[in-house]
Amino acid sequence: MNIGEVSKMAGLPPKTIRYYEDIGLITPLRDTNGYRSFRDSDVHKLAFIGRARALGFTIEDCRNLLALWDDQDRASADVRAIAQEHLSQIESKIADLQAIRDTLSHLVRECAGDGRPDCPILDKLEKFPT
Amino acid sequence: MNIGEVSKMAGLPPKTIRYYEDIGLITPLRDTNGYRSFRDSDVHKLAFIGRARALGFTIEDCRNLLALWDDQDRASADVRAIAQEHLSQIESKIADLQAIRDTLSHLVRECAGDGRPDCPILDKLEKFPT
DNA sequence: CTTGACCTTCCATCTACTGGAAGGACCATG
DNA sequence: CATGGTCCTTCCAGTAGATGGAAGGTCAAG
Repeated sequence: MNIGEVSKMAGLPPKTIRYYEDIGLITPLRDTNGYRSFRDSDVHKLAFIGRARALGFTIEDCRNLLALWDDQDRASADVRAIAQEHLSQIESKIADLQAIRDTLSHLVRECAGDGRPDCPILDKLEKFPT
Repeated sequence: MNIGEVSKMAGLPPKTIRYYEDIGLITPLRDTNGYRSFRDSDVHKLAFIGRARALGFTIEDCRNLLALWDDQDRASADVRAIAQEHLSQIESKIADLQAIRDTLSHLVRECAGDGRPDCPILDKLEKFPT
């Protein structure tokens, strides 16, 4: 299978697939003409990576998850640890963003948003102790 | 004022301050020995940038906000537009992360997390239609 | 006079791609 | 057989926002 077809099947741009090969996530075969020749297992892996990335796992997470995926004897605890750690990070990021949103939406509500120069948003950025 | 002192006052690493000069956010003076010589207004700006960055504004946002900050005749609507746009982005990011968190926490709850190889997390990554 | 803390510049690295140029390969049509 | 269009290849550069480190100049204290 050539990269274009794989791209459609896995839902990833060709550039991204080549990049994943560069960093060693997949190792497709090569045809005599130099074209990459993807096996079903490559496509399967790429789809796996795509889903993991969509859930916000880093590339390194993906590498580890793929290794565990390949390992029939893996302990589910190992996978869970990665997912749990990632989940914690997401939760803390959500909390951070919520705090930011609260501050910002407060400021936006306070700002007249008209032609006058008075602006509580700039005031806050100027004076608020970090 | 030298960069070290400014660093402490503005709460930004020296590297970051030099970077902000590189990209033209600030333009400190220079002493005869080549050291950067920061005015109060530079420190003030840096603190402003630090706060805006902490609220997740991009560098380009910061550039625009600084320009508006310097402009005594600005309309508060201009500032509000930037903040409002940023707020929308944050809200959409929060929504994305919450969806991811829900999926992930569901998976983590389902996973036994013991020594057995069965793992619903990998199953999902393998089979779930993106 | 030396030590150590500062300061300088420059170059490389990080994440996860993405864009584009230059050129080879393949297939259908005239 | 030439031509055009679409695919494929590699390589280089750039994105955001810093950060790390090397090599070297400066300054103040003891």
